Amino acid sequence: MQRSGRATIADVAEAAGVSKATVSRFLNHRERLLSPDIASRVEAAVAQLDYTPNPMARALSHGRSRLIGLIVADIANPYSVAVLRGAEEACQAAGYLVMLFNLGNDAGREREAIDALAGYQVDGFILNTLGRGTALADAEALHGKPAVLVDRRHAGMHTDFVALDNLAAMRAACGHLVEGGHRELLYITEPTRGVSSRRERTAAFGACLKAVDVTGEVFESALGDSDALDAALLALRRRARRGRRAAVLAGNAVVTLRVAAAMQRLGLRFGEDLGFVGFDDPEWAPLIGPGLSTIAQPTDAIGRTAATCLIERLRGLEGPPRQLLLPGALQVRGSSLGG
Amino acid sequence: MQRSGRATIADVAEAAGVSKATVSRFLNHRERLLSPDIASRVEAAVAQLDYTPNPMARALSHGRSRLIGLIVADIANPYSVAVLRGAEEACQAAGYLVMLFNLGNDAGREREAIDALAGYQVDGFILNTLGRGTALADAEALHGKPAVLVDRRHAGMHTDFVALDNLAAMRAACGHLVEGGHRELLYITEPTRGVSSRRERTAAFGACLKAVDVTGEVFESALGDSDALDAALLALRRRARRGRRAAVLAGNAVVTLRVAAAMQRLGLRFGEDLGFVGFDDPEWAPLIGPGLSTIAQPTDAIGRTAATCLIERLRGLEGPPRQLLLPGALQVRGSSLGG
DNA sequence: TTGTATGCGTTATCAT
DNA sequence: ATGATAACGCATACAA
Repeated sequence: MQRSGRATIADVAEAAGVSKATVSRFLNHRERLLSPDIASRVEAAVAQLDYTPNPMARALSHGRSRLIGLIVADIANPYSVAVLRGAEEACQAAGYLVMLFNLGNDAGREREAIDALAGYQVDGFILNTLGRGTALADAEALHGKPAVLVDRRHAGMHTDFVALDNLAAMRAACGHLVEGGHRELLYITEPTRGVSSRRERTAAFGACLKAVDVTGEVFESALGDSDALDAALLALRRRARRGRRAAVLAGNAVVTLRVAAAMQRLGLRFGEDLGFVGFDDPEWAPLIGPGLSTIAQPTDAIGRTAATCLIERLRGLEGPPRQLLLPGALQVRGSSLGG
Repeated sequence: MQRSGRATIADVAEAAGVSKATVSRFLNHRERLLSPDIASRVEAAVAQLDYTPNPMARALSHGRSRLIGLIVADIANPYSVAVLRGAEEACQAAGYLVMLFNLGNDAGREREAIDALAGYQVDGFILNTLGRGTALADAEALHGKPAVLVDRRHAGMHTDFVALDNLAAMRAACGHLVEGGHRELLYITEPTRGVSSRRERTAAFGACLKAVDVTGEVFESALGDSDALDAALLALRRRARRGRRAAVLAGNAVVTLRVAAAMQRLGLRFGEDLGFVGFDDPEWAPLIGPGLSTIAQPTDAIGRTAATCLIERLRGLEGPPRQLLLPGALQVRGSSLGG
C-alpha cells in the first residue's frame, strides 16, 4: 500500500476520512481555523501512522526545500570546519539540513558547486570560498537565492557578510606585543592575492604601526618556501636589541604551524628569542614551547551567525547587505611574555 | 515561461520538437537505440537551453536521489573531519552529493538524524556514530537503505565496515617501543564503554603484551580528570629502570593532547623520561618536544573507501557484509627514541 | 523507435 | 470550512 514503508498524505487523509487538502492545511496553515472535530481526527491519524511529510515532494511543489547549501573552500582547514560546525548546528536548530560541497581549494569548482546545490533546490547558500576568480560575479550565478559570505568577501556581491573583526583583533595583538616591549614586528601571512581576509589583516597591521614607534614588516610565506621563512625569522632576530624586542605575528594557524616548525629548525625559542602572537587558537597552542599566545576567533559564533543571518533572509528580512564583525579574544601565553 | 529561470524537460522537448519521454530516454537510457536524427536534435536543445534535470523531481519519480547521508559523531573531532573529507571527495567524484548531519556527541539524536536524512530520500548512509545505545538496531531503522559503518561497529548491524587495522597498528606501535628497550607500557584510552574501536585497541594492546617480557597497564582517561592522569604518568615513570624504560601509548589524538598537557604540567620530557607513541598523526605532532611518534591513520583512504563501498552497494553489489581494514603507518619521531 | 498518459507526494487554486 | 483538482519536473508502463 505504501511505497518504501512510509505513510503519505493520502494515507493520512484516508485514515482520517478527509481530503488530502485538509491534511495539508492542518500541517501548514495552523493559523486558519479548522473545525476542532476534523483537526483532532487528522491529528490522530498523523500520530497513528507516524506520518512525516516528504521534504522532496514538498520542495517540488512548494518551491522551498529547507535545505541550505554550504560551500567550503577547504574542509582540511580547521577554520572552515569550525565555522561549518557552528553553521550546521544553527541550521539544524532552525529545521534546516545542510548540503555540503567542498571545493578542495579548487577555485574553478565554485560554479559547479553552486549549480549542483541549486539543483537540489537549496533555499540559500553559506559561502566560505576562495575569493579568487570572479566566478560568483553576482546574484545571477546564485540562481536568485540568498547567500551569506563567511570570512572572505567577494567583490561585487551584495550579500550579508560575517567575519572576525580583523582590525580590532590586530590592534589587540599589536598592542599587547608593544606593551611587552616589542618594537620590531614581522607579520607573516599566506599570499594575500585575492583573499580579502588576508588583505584586511595585512592592512590592519600597517595601520597599527603608524601610531607608535615600531618597525613593522610583512612577509608572505608560500607553501614550500621554508628557506625564505627561515631567513626572514633570522633577520628579525638580528634586528632585536635591548629594550627593543622583536616579535612575529602569524596571520592564521597555517602560518603559525610553519613558524613553529621554522623556530624548531633554527633552534630559536618562543618568548626568549622572539615574541609571538598568532591568529587562530588551535588546541595545540598551549603545548608549543612556553605556550603560544593567540587571537582566538569565535569560529562557532561566526558559523552560527552566518546561518542565522541567512535564515532571517529566508524568512523574508529585507534591507541592505549587513556586515557582522565578531570580536576575537587575545589569549596570552608564554610566547608573548618571556624574555 | 520557466519557473526560477531553469529549463525543464518540457522546454527541451518543445525546442527539439519531440515528447518529454524521448528527452528523458535520451538522458537516462543512452544504451537503447534512438534514431540519430532525433538524438542530435535533443542533444542540441539540451545544450542550447543549458538544461539540467531537476534532481528532486527525479528522486520523487524514480526513487533515487544521488544523495548520500553522512552522519558524524562529532564534527569537532579531527578524525571525523578527515574521514568526511575523503568520503565527500569520493561521493562528488561519483556524482553524489553529501547531506551532513552532526550529532555533536549526542547519541540520542542518531535516530533523528537517520530519519531526517531518509526523509530527503538519501540513497544510503555513511555512519561514523557513537556506538553507544542501540538506536540503530537494524536495517529497519535505516529505512531499508544500505549503509557503511566507519571506525565504529554497531552490534547487530549487517553492513559493510571500514576502519583502521587496529591490531596491526597496535603491534607496530608496541613492537617499535619494545625494540627501543621499553618494557613498562601504559596504554591510555578514552573510556571504552560501548565504543568498539576503543575496545579493539585495548584488546590488541593486551594481545601484544603476551609474547614478550613486558609489563602493560591500561588507563582510562576521562574528560575532566587530569589528576588521575598525572598520577598514572608519575607511577609509570617510577616503574622505569635502567634497561627497562617506560612508555605511554595514546589511543587517539584527544588522549595525546591530554598526555602532552600533563607532561608539561609535570615537567616530564618526551623521549627522555617517558617514551611515547600515539594513535592519529595530527599536524602538530612534530612540534611537541622532540616530536611525537605516532601511528598515522589513512583517514582520507578510510573516507574514500567507505564512500566507494556504499556506492558499490547502490549499484547493486550483493553479498555478505565486508570488513575493510586499512593499515596505519608508524611515524617515528623523537618521543620514542631518546633516553 | 516514439508518443501518451499516469504516478511520485505535496501545495495551492479553485469551487462548494 | 472543506473537497476536488491542477500543477511541480521527471520517469516509465503502455500504446502506437
